[in-house]
Amino acid sequence: MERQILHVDVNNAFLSWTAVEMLKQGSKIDIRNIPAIIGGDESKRSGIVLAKSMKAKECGIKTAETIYQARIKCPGVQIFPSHYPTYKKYSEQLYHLLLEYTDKIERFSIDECFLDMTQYLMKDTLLNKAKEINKRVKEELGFTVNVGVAHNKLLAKMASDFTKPDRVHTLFENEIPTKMWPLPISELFMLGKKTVPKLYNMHIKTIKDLANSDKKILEKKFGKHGIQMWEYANGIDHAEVKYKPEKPKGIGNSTTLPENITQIEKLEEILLALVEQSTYRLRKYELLGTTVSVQLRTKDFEDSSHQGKLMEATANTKDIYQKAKELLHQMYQTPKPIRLVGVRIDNLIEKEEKQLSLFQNENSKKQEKLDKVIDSLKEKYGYQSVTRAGKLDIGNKIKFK
DNA sequence: TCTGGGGTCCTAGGACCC
DNA sequence: TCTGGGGTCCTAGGACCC
Repeated sequence: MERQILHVDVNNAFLSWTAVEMLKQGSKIDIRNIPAIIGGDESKRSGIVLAKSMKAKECGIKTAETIYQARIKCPGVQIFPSHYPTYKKYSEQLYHLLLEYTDKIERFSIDECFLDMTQYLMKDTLLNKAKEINKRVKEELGFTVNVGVAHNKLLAKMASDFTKPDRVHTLFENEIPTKMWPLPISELFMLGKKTVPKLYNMHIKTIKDLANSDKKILEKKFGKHGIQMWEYANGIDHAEVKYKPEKPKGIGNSTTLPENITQIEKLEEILLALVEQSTYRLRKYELLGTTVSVQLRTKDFEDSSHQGKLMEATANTKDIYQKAKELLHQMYQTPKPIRLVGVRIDNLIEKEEKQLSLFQNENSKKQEKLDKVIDSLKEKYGYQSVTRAGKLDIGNKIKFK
């Protein structure tokens, strides 16, 4: 049976949501109508553009470029800080409105959802539902969305990306040659800045070129990715709408340091703060991890990582920090200026799984109790209240979510 | 280059085993 | 020793997404 899929994409999400929030608080200006961006904090060396208004886009400002560059392109551009709780709030509002149409919703990111409408179309057409969603979100929530209408996720996502803002586009199989094939390959989902130049060298410039090229040759050159890009170019995608929230496969935190660090003692302090954040989230999910990895980025943007396995799965701050510290020392033999430190925990299992199969030793039980107490303090008084890295100057400058 | 942070998935190469 | 072949697991790094 043919599937009926919608992709709902909030237009300039972070900026629109900030605009709606400001208006609600009595602001006289709507930042959607002026050259404006949402940006990181330049003093913390995270000054990149996270979202832009249409007027800012007209100046040539692009997402992910530096605020410095944005200012050169558009000297009068207004810059607003990002505020995750606000985005979360509006994302929830959108999700709840969409739930009135189907419970088969995949939250692809904070501002994008896929809806599987296959079983929910009695009399109405998919297109009419899309138009209704588009209208209702604007009227009831105060921001606009693009809605892509298609028979699979890839085509729905491509459709929602066509022209913006506040539009509904269809991309059915018979429309592929006219609506999708003329586009440059850079527009195809999953083709990024590394692959596009390689395809250009093969004289593949449009999605049509890619669709008509030899699948075998693509496979030889790009492996699995080659097959996938050929299928996408031909509008083939069998992926399901994953509407059941999945537990994460890995949890990590990283931070760009306000200034480069060369002293390993200071790197250890940062690492501990990051481990605390990550294990706190791990425990909230009731997950345990076995693989710990540490990531470093030098001042010259050279990335490196090291990983190692723990004897048994855990979410204890102490055990994971111990491993992380060991890895840090392994990879930091000769001092060099470090710009970013990160930690990740992978190979996650359910806490219950381990409790059923093994009994814990006394020491790890004690650690677990300690972490529990700290976690409950964090819940009560906020994250910053109990951070062991707070002692150092540099530690105070790291931002916590 | 004044270049974020959180993810997922894939791959190449090495170790090890039979 | 003119040194197999396949499978699995692990690690480091890379590509991509929002």
